[in-house]
Amino acid sequence: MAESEEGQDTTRPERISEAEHAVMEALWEHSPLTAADVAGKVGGSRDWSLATVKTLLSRLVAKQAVATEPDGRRFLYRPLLERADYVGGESRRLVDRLFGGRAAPLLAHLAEAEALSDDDIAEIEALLRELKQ
Amino acid sequence: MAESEEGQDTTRPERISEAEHAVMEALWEHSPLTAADVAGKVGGSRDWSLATVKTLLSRLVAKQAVATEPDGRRFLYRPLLERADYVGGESRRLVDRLFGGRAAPLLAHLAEAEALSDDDIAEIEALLRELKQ
DNA sequence: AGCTTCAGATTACATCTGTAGTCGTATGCG
DNA sequence: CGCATACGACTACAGATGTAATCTGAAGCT
Repeated sequence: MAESEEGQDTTRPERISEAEHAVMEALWEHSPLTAADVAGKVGGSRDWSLATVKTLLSRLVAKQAVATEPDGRRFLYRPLLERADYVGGESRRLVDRLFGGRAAPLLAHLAEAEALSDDDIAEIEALLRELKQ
Repeated sequence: MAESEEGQDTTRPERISEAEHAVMEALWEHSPLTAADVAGKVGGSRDWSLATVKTLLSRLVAKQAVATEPDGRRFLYRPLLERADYVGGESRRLVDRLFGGRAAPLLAHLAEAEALSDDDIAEIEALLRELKQ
């Protein structure tokens, strides 16, 4: 399944669905975890059966977003994809798709929608100060 | 198809897929348009057949994101969903899902990924100044 | 009046996603 | 040693999505 010739794996990271992302969050928070552990962690927000969580884990392994290591009769799962990379990718996609790649309009939108608290604003100011050095 | 009793339509706006969004962009840029017009406008970036565009338009009509008005033997399509609403919704979803609803971390991420140009930064500063009044 | 043509409506179909259930088997308990 | 279990693997299946092709009927051209 190599795409053309020898050389390192060029396979672009496959997209992770929303349900899969919830599983990733559990693993990012703490890893490695067993399937049952993951089910326990996401069980609160999502009402998934253990089977569902297992399916999602398998798909994530297939997508090479998660690695397994055997632990006796079962697997321990740990993220391969880093949260920062995922978050960065998703953010970029959105900004590209909706704001022509510019971050300012995004911020403007959030501001207009009153999605910015005073704390947010202060934080952003601090960030900008840092950026300007 | 009213969901329970009388009263205004409570139907939550159905989600618009990425392909459908491309069609919406064409209509937001200029409307009303015929299906052929839309195909012409998106034809550049996406390599879609006219049939595909028509399918997407139908789905958007079904989702009540687009309205039709007859124009002789054909339809003119115009957006019902406003771009600002769509963009706001998508942005909010992302911020909620990935940043706990806080905008500052999103900005931080974009900054870290060097997704902020100097212009962006200047613009954001201006925005913040405005917000603080 | 008939034929061509263009439009929307309907149908198609492979993938991806959400959400599980079932199978086969290694294992630990008694 | 045999049986109940707990796992991962495989199978299932409906709805969404991407991407079209075909059907049907109205309109216009000759």
